[in-house]
Amino acid sequence: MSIIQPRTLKGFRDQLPATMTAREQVIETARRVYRSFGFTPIDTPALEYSEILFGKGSDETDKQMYRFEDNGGRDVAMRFDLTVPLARFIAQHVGKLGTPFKRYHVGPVWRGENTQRGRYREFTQFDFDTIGTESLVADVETLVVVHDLFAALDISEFVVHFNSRDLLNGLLEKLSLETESEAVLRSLDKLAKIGADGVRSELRDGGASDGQVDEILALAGLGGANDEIVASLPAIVGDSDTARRGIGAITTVLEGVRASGVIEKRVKLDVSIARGLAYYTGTVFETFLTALPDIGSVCSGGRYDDLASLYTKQRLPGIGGSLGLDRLIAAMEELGKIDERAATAQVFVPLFSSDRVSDYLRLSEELRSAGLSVELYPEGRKLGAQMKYADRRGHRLAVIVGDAEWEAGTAQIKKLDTTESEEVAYADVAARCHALLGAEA
RNA sequence: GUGGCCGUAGCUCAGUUAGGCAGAGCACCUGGUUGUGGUCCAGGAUGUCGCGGGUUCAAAUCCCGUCGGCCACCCCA
Repeated sequence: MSIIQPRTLKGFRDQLPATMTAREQVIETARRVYRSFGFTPIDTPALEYSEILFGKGSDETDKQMYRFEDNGGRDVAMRFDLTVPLARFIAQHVGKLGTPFKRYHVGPVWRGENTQRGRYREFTQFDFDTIGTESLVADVETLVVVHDLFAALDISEFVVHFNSRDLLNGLLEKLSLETESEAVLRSLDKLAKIGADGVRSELRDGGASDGQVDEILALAGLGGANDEIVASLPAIVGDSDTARRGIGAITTVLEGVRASGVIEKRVKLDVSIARGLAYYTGTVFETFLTALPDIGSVCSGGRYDDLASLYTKQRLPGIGGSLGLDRLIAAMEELGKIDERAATAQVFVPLFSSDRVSDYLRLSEELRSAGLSVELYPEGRKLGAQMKYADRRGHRLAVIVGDAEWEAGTAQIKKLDTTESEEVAYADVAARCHALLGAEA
């Protein structure tokens, strides 16, 4: 009989303890931050009717969608993000929930695209969104959430780049290029990569005049402090309603972010941030890690005021963000922020003598009842080998009880990061472990 | 989806140009006397060379296919 080769699909991965532990910690931190703003948890199915998802993201997401016929002949698809299912969810349940509605949602999503570092076919997003208000306070809060999130994750160097789609739309109106917005966005997006001249020739090939190109590049080339950029905007984007709305939104968001006490350099107005999924309407943002710019955005989002209108007549504008868990973990791995040792229990109990198994089981459970995490070695191997195991695993304390200690009613507590050990009364073990762990931390 | 590079021990890789017994470092296991890890010393085990086929007396090496990874385009978390 031949064995089946164990393997995983392209873009689908197993998670080992080290990364899974980091993943759980990131999720825990994000959950705490989201909750601190009043977001509440929801969940939705991985599979939806295709009509719910199809045509909602972009041509690209349509192409990448995992879509098939289920056993009952239904045309179904796996979600490619958590925002479109949210729009369906809110249209279906808004009566019960009321607005504004703030929710967070963590789960896997699927896109059948080509893989690369930090880019998988199955990946996890951790979203937060505010539905049912057009108030720019929600836009401000969204950016502040992102800021607090990365601060809480202890990732010191990050910048949230934000923009309003209305800026570029306003300019395009002024230039009568509204119909070319997709193509212009695409070229602009490459500015950093191919330079102003590259963008110029692309736009020219697309039929834009030199004058039009000059104005587009003038907007895209804006740099410097946030306030300087804002000051030069009116002259470039014109004073159409759209342009004025964009400038107004940006001004309000910047003021709000500042009022929230967020450091200026963490939130950067970046007029080249304009892409993202087709459903975005106003504010858009992407978050980059300064140390790893080419891993791409680790947290993006924006305002989508018309998305729910596909499923309901009720007006349900929304704004939110999406934390890319897999990308973030990949970045943390590269930055050496994954602690392999975090995966083990604090206390190690060697199984000193095999004929006292029950005693060790009881000891371990007593320590757990006292709030410690405890790993009991399952075999009565020689003590040296057991200690070596504990050392490799990174337990912080070993509670060693041999025949002599059992008889004396004592236990030895050994700190594994040094070689110090101390003898304590059996009854005091848990308390002493807590004290030692607390002192170290 | 298109194009390029890559896949050898648990890990990082050498060996592929020019076919000729599958290697190194780290990790692992045992020992350095009876109950104590990280250092040191001695010894040891380890491979469907991603998978399938072809060429050849002989394939890790050459050819074809396939799966997976990385990079670029594209797109994005």
